[in-house]
Amino acid sequence: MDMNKTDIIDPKSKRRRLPPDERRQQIVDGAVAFFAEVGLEGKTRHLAKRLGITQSLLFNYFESKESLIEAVYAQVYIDRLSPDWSQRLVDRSVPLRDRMLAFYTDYSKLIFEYEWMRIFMFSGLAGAELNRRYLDHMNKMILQPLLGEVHALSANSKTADMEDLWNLHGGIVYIGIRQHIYRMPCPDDPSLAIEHAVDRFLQAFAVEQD
Amino acid sequence: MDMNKTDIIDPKSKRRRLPPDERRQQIVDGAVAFFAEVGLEGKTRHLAKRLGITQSLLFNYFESKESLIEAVYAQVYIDRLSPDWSQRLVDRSVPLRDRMLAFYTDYSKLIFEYEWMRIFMFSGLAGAELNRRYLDHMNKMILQPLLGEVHALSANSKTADMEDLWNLHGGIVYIGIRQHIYRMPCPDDPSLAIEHAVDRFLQAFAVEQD
DNA sequence: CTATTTGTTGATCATATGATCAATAAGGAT
DNA sequence: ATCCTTATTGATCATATGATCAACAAATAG
Repeated sequence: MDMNKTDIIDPKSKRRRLPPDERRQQIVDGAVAFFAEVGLEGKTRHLAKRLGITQSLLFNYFESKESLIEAVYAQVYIDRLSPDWSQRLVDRSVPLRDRMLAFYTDYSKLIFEYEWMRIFMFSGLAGAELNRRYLDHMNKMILQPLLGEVHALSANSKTADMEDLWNLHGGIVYIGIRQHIYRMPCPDDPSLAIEHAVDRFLQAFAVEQD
Repeated sequence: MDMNKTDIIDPKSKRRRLPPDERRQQIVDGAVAFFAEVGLEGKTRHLAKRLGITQSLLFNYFESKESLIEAVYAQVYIDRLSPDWSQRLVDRSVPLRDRMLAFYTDYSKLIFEYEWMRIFMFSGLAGAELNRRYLDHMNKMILQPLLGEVHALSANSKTADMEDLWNLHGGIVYIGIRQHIYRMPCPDDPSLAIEHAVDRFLQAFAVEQD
């Protein structure tokens, strides 16, 4: 087996000099994992040690700790909301139950990630505007259209309001909270619990036409 | 109007020398509000300034910041779970719906407090055992008995499991999370939303006998 | 009024923190 | 092999942090 010199990574040697883009990405990745674990008040020296670099190097790629955290937000939250979710939710050629299950299957895969859930909670507690922007977006792009779809199938006198939808949503989100914030034992696969929650909701408010 | 010298409280003067018990309680109260707002990594000097005392005085009443936080936990969480909740939940002389509404009305009044909710989340993220102990207790004393009651009224083939109960529970708790963690607009009175959530749950799983 | 007790302060310590910058050395070009 | 660019480091700064303790002063007793 022939190995190129550059293939050999000696952990003891100071393996330095990465291409800037690569190093920057390595830092962001490490920062996501680090801040998710210890919180946004985690110290730059600890992050640097975990990355195997010096603390001062961090400030070569980010002008402040705050801007590093911005990069973390960007990595974890920006452009991870599928733009076609709102469209697929209102596609009445598909049964509403299927649409809702498809959405929450996708969405829960995203938000039940350790990093997503914990950084979202840390930043929420810190009062970052990120969270309210994100949830406003959710409200406008997901829950509002969804409410319209539920109303379109309402048979009984009982009619769902936004608070009922937040209740459905919160019950599902809470699975991730139990798992990643409180570290409680949770079902390996949450899809069954999600399915039941959606069915209970639809049983109360909507009746499929066919 | 004759005023005793001791009745006059001059805010500018260093009004010192409180009875130890009183001072200690003042510090704990201030610490609860302070840590709920800024998190458990809030600095002792800031807390002291807010209380109008010196930072060193804190360490006269608590041997470390950690022990002060323990006192905060004690103040907010210990002995605030009514011991008769589990009993009243299994009192079958009362309709299950009424029992559940009574419980969640009481319980939500507790956990929807700003301090309760935020400190619980901060400590959960910090990995404090407080949270898991608390939720284990909730599971054993509330949700498990409640599951038994639901089963006793199960008519259909569908039978609730613990995950369904956590879903109900989480959907309700999430109201407080939206309000105090994400600072979103929420209904002034959550009792209606709670009522609907409980009714949806019971509609799916339990039929009252009478 | 004086003395005693003790709740409270201000100065201080050792360490930790975000940030800066000149000096260094890795890796490609010549 | 030698030079040159620049990614990386190590020393350093100013400030902040939890914690300690001798000195101070407010309330009470004699």
